[in-house]
Amino acid sequence: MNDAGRPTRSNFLRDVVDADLAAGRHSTVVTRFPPEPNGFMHIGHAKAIWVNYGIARDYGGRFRLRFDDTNPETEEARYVAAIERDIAWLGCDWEKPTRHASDYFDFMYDAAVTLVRKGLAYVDDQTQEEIAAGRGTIKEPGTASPFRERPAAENLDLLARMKASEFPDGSRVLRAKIDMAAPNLLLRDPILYRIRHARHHRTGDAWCIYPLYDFAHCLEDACEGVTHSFCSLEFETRRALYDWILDNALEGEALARRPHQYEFARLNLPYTVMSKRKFIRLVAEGHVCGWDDPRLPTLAGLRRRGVTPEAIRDFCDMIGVARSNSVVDVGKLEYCLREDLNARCPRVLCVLRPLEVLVTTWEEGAAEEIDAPYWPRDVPREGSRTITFTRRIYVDRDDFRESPPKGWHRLAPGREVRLRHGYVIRVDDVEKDAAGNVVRLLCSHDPATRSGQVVGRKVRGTVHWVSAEHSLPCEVRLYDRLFAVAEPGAERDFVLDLDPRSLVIVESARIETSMKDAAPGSRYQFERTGYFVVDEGDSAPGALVFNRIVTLRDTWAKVERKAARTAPQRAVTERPPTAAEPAAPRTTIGEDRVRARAASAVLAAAFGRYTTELGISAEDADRLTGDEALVAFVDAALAVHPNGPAVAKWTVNELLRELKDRTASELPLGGAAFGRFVALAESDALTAAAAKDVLATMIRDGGEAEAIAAARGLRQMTDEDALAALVEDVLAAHPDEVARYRDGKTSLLGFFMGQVMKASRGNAKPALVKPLLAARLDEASTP
RNA sequence: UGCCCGAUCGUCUAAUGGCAGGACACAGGUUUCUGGUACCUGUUAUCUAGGUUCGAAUCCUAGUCGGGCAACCA
Repeated sequence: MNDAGRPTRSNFLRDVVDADLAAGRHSTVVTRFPPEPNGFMHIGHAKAIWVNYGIARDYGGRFRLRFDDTNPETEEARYVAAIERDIAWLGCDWEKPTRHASDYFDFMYDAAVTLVRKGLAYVDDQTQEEIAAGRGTIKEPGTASPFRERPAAENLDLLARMKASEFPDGSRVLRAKIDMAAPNLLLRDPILYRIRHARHHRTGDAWCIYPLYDFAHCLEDACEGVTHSFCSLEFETRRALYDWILDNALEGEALARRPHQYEFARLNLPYTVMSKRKFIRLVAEGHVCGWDDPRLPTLAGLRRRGVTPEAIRDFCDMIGVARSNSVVDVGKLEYCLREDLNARCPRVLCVLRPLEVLVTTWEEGAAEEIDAPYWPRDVPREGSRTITFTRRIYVDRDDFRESPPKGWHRLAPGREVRLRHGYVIRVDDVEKDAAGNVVRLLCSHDPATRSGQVVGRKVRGTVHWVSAEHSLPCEVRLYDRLFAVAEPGAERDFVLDLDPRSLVIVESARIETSMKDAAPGSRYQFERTGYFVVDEGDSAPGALVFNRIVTLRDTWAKVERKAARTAPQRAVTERPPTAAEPAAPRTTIGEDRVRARAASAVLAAAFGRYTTELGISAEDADRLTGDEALVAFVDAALAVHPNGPAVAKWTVNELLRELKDRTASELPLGGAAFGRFVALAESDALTAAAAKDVLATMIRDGGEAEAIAAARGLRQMTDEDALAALVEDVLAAHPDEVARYRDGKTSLLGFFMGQVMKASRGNAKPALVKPLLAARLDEASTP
């Protein structure tokens, strides 16, 4: 359960943890959040922090904060403090002390020495350009550095001298010796260390060589006993390197308990940007007022906007964790916000755009104090303040319409409306200036309608207001989405997509006097308007400044928008009818295998033999003749059981998935055993389900099909009476489902089939069970 | 285009061969001194085509679409 009462949802990362714990690979969970101290946290980081923190918390493990400070040129101590503050604000308490990658520089250096000693790393004297050129391209393999075969002793010496500051920046690097032809470019001898005579914010001048991310990060994790290293999807291709470094630099217990990396999709939001680089530009060019501008999705900006950490956390729970790229609707964040704010914000009255109302029936100079509760009936909290009713008051201009539309419940000539916590008034007259603008409403009030009294008649609308004399001027900043388009920068420079209306400053708002000493950072609901926070930067006593956190849901605005849309000139977006294409017959012959057959007489011959002599379809034959190991395997099976289509079917559908990472010759079962399996599977002695079960065992442990089936008691049940009894048992055990089935939920048939199959331990002959089941289920449904 | 990854309501996400579920959004309604809140009801989805299976979102094959990867950044 999270703090909004939403149950914590499972996700694939938690599945991994469950499996690791169950298998004893780890006895506890250690996670970490590893920011680089060169920028500010944003809501995307919040998701990552919450994922790491949440898993550690829920499994009784540890969560740590580690600064990945391996690049002295871009990192600064000031970011460290800001990041710590943001994470603490979010409510993710990390195990102290805070860690730093720079604490492990010695350990990393030792690991590098280990690799050099093993002949797995070398010092390269090439220039940056030469190294880049030698890396090759996605199409062509790289070429080896002339220094690649340097003897270990020489590498050791050079590495030590690099560390000892004997060489200038960029003159040499330490490279892993992996594979210059690797399809994953990151494995083409990646750089481990570079020379950089720069002052580090923590280690000062102690080092002049600094490790690179791929080398450092996994070692940091290992060093700290991290069990699960969660990161975002863009690090996916780096996992191979993560594994290579640890597998080669670690040994013994440390290797056995080493961390593993798992990637999940980062958070994307529409109508905003989420990158350090873009934030910097927005700030530098003055499009926003700093890293904490309330329109920015930085945690600092969100905080200043008045967004609560509770809402962010709830949001993170709501969106879940998965591996597919996604863009989350901002409405979800707003929902979480409103839910949180509704329960915690006292209600006050504030008029954004004042329109004067003269209550002509109210005595000049008279002032009535009204005790107004801070909370609506449905928020169970206590407290109230005093507001004052006078002859001159203000209402919001938006609440008056000279010619109101259908369904309007607010002020209009001749209309009655309730003033929140006050009286019912009627608009008697409207005063305008020379230009025809409405400047004042003349209203009369009904003294019998004071708040709390029962009113005889129905008044549809309630409107907020403040007394002209007993109210304070204030500034209200109305924030909206920063960008006008969902994907800024998709079609042009992203700053051109900024929405000029993202901030509207209302300078002449008026708020009730009880708010005189409202504390910076405190949040209120301005009734009927939205949630607001007293700005922590600019608000001062006597000069109150409020930021709009989020509007209230506004169903009336929705009605009006819809009315506008159904106006005659409405644009209809019609798509050209997509012509139903005739199902074009497609060949499903794999190109790779076509090429393989062209290059191998053995494969080509097998293909011919399978299709002409053995009656195997061209498609299946294609799949069987992609590599020689598989052909040898299939031939061995066919020698035992010369039923081509059957062998092909079982091979294609059940064996192929096992051959994605290995060849047929590496399987624990041989072709002959497989042939005997197919013979058994086709003999009617086993159900298909039982046969698959047997095969799964053989693929895992080897063995003989007959023996495995016998040991498990697998033998197809075809006795109708026995099956009928099984059906009866299942129906009796699931009366609710039976009722629902008879009620029309026929998709439950699969459920019942599953239950019968389970009860028979996979032995019931499905073709017999199904009619039995259907008959029993249907007979009573039509009595 | 080499390698890797992904595709389920409008959006996010469950279902690990057996009832396609939840949330947000949307639509309608009830309650209401906030057109707020709360509550009720409803609409809507397995990328395509073949195959395996009693049964496929899930397994196999081919394709389509989307994303990532070639810094001495992280």
